[in-house]
Amino acid sequence: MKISELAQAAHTQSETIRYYEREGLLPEPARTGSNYRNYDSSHLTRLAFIRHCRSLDMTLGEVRTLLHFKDAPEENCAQVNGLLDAHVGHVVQRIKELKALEKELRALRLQCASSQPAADCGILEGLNQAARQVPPVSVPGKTGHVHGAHGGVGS
Amino acid sequence: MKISELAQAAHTQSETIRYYEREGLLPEPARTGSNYRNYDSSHLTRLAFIRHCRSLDMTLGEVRTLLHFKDAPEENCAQVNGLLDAHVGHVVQRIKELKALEKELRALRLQCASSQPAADCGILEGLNQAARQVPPVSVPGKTGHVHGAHGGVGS
DNA sequence: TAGAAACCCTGTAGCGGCCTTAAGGTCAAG
DNA sequence: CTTGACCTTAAGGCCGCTACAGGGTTTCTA
Repeated sequence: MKISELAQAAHTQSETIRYYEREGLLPEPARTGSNYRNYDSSHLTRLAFIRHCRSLDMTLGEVRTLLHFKDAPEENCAQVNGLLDAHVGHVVQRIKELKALEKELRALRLQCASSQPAADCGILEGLNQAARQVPPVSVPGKTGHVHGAHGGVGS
Repeated sequence: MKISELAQAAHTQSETIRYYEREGLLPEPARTGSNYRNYDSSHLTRLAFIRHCRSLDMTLGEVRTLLHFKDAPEENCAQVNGLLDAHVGHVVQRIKELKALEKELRALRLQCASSQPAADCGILEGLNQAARQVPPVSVPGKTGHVHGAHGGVGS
């Protein structure tokens, strides 16, 4: 099958597939006489595995580790367990952060109910005040690897 | 004050400060005879505002919008309200996604309790199975702008 | 059978929000 | 007068793609 067929089967863009190949996550497929990539079902299996891991918000590094164990089934899988535990930890941590964030944002939002000159806007004022207690002000998502509020990876 | 002092006061790296200046978020400060940046308290105020917004996981684009209203206090602040509403929406959405994720990851984790050859690892097997139902498999965090599990911005 | 549209290829650059490095200038202390 | 801590600019790296440029191939249609 050619790349667009694989792309369709795995709900992935062709460019992403080529990217995974460059990154060594997908093996290089055979080529046709006209130098087109020619995939078989094993590629689809592997690509589906990768995409599923990505849908679980794992990094490509984590996926790489998992693929390694799939490629070396005789090795002990303890590291797989550890990886998953760590990943769950990241997700839980991120949820905590975002909940705190939501609370603060909602409180802020209540400070300006109406349209009015920005000079009187309770939100801007609230941000100003909060900023004045300068300390820690750490930006969320620093510890784990789970992203903040802005866009993950793409479907 | 010189850049390292401002950096310390605002718990920000000097490079980040220069970056904000390049991005037009912080005005260019005066320079000393030896071409060092020379900040005053207004820079600290503004930088603290930016960092606080960042700690609320806003993008620099969103921060830019808020700064615009601070700089033009006579304009109507309705857009500020809208921005905040949208941002809260992103955060809520992301929390939902991450909770679903956590559930799936925990279920997966239960499938391999012990150390054993990877060939028998229930986690890898589970990932395989799940990947076989190829469809949608959309990657989280696509709709909003709140990141996934992996690292936000840095404190 | 020709020509257009739709695919494929490689390579490069861009996104956000910094962080790091390199190569150099400046300044205070010993 | 040297050491080391700071400052400067410019460029490149990070992640996970995405998009584009500039070509070649294949397939559909007239």
